Amino acid sequence: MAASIPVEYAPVPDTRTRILDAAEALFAARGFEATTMRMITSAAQANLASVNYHFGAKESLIEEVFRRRLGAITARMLARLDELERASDSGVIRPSKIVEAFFGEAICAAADEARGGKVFMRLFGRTLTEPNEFVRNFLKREYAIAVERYKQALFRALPGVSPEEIVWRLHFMLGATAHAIAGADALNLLGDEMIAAADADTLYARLMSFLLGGLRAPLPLTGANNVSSAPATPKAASSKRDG
Amino acid sequence: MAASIPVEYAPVPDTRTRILDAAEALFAARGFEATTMRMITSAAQANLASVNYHFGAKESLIEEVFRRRLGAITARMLARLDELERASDSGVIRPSKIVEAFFGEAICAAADEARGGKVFMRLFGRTLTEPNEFVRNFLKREYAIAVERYKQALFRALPGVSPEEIVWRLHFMLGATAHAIAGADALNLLGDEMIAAADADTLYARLMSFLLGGLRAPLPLTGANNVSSAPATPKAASSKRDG
DNA sequence: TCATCATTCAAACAGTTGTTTGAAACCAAC
DNA sequence: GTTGGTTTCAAACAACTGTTTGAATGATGA
Repeated sequence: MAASIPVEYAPVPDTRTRILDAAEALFAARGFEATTMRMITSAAQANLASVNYHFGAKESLIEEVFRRRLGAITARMLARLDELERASDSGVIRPSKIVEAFFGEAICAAADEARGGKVFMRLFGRTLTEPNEFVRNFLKREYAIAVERYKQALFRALPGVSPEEIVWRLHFMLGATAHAIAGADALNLLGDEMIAAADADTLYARLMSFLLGGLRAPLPLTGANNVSSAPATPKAASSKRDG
Repeated sequence: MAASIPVEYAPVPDTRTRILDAAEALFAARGFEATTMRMITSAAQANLASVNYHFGAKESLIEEVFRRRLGAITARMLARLDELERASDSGVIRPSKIVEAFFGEAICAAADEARGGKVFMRLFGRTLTEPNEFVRNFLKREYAIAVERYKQALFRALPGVSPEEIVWRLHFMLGATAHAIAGADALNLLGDEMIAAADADTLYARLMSFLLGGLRAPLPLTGANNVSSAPATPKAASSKRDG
């Protein structure tokens, strides 16, 4: 009678995928060193040896966990930058647009729950301060092209600001973003539950506002202050403004 | 003939101190899990069993590494806030002063090389995203009083801004600061050597400028944007400004 | 049906982990 | 010198680490 009814169901992923999913979640929750092979295979309902069979070694598994997601993210980052450059006649883009594209894409990825976004982004944000040299080098290598292009775009967008200054601000923005993404439910040093319950939309709006405010802040007078004694307020200097 | 000549020399610290110093440096460089007892005792030129003799267990050693520095730092943070509150008649302090006191004190501590500042602060900055639950809880407990007082001061200083909004901005500022302190020579995702060679003075000036810019940024219109599609620029709203 | 391939599995591997032990060494006070 | 308490030391502990092995199982195509 009843032919096969097309019901929406979630087929069990193959072992390789189950291992990647489990590893991703555990790495995000407990870090690389603290996550053992046995935790991973147990969570993935796979045999202990299957990790080494499918990935070779733990380090290769870590690489693959990142590679699976990062490729698409950097690709979209670069695509958005391409689009911005196409849309401008002079090749110069408004700084705010650049920042929105770069960091906004990270938030977008974090919001994309369907692709395991939240879990991965927590992992990613945390990994930015990861001590493990192997992980650091891998991340840097994987991200280098996108970062360099956005950096150069910002240099062109802010001709009046020194590259050194711009890199510093990028550094600060990266820190704020990583912390915002990673720390949503991790360490909440501020002890507030408000932070925990945050959807991607409001996080995006708040973070962008903060980042652009920081980017547009008056340039500091470097070298004139003395940190060790009473710190002086950085005097306002001229700064480029963008729409 | 020659009586004992009073020469400036560095006496070898006792085993307990040597262990704490070595552990601090190793934790900062490699993380808690990746640092073994044997690494610590080897660097401290002490016997393996001496860690357990002096501290009991590894977790207790971690606690003591933090306790040794954090007490003085939070004390100075609270003292500066006291001073600010005494100096104001109304009890309301300028937001910039609050931010300068809170985050500036962290930079000051980082600059205080004599007390092992740089090493500890790198450790501290990294620990803000530390997965280890034990470490997280300990840090939160140790820092709770200072954080709460500064938070309340900011609430009073910005009566026009919702507490939720302020906590978010604090969150972002904390991320930027932690990354700036910890990441000076750690992961340099931006691939720039400029970042590495930074003295505390210029770091302070640049960070403060950025943080205050972010704090003063126009409030975002939350809930109106749609992250998933093309993200919209947060529209400017009114915001309190401080001198 | 058979051979071929990829995958799974229980068991073991050598090495490392944090911790404990009990004797030795040290050091002051008597 | 002897005592008593603190600190150091080499050695061992059980538990756990990532990885390997070789046989069993599964699926695929001829």
